[in-house]
Amino acid sequence: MDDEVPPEFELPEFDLYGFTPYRLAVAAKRTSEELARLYRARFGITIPEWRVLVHLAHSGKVSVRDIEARVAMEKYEVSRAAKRLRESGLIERKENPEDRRLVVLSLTPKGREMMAELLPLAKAHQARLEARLGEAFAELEAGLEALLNETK
Amino acid sequence: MDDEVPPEFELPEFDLYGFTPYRLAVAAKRTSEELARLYRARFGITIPEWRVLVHLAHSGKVSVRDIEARVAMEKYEVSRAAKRLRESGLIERKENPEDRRLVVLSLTPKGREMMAELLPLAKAHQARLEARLGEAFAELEAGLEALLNETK
DNA sequence: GCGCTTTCATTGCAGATGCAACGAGATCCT
DNA sequence: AGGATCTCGTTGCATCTGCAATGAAAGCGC
Repeated sequence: MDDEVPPEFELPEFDLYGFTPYRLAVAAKRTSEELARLYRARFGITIPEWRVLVHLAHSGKVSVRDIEARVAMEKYEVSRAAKRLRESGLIERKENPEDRRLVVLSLTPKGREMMAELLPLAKAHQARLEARLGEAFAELEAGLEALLNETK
Repeated sequence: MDDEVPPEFELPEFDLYGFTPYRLAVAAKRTSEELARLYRARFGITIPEWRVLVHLAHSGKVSVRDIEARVAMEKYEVSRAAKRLRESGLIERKENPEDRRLVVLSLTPKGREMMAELLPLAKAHQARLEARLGEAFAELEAGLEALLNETK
């Protein structure tokens, strides 16, 4: 008679370390944290704020909506990041006269100054990462490219 | 005279979409969200809870400390996830008689039952992801492997 | 054996986050 | 024109999160 089999037998093997969503989450957390420390320690900004700033540095004058669509943030995240950045004097907000629902966000001179210092550091970080990964870097990027296109 | 140069000139080009930490964050968010919907809709659990459950399914009886070390969570995350899982009747907690600071977490029959249903779904999800990415999947994994070893 | 330090798990608190609702303004439709 | 609908940005609220502090137990040194 073989009833009372230990229930362990019913569970399939599953290796969390080989589970791609898990691996991605860990990888993202590690690289982001490294960077977040830099941003915060040196400039007192968070990652959502960083994303908004980068987009403004690149695109000049934009609305919350523009940023939302382009930097993978929800509009309320953009809105709150922008609020903090305004309070710090790094960006300013005007009203768009052509469509008064829209805001026009742009860097202040102070914000521009900070980005002039921060962007080279971010570039250096990217270069270090590429150097550290060597050959594997190109593979990682190719894989990410496929994944990002696929899940878009 | 060339003072009053527009300040735009001072900012280096920077492409957020080519910035690896950003790409990783977006990729992780997308894949996790896909999965989180499954977990939540079907079983009412969150990702931290899922991680704890997987570890318990794999390792039998373990402490918070064990889990913390192995599934990239802080101990308070584990502790709170375990609390919710206990309240749902999916895991149980005993005291370790050999070291009474330690807890012994394990799946209840109900939890075991749920995992017997959930693990195959997770495997299927992984298989789908591999299929969708095709060639690029191996590259992604090779790149992640290097990154995870490098930043460990 | 007895204080001192370390380890383990939990939790209070403050700040962050996500959802849904809101108000203001634009657009559409007849 | 003007009511219904849609878009944009913000915010109230409940929940979640991360940090640091706590309490309980073990280990360590003398």
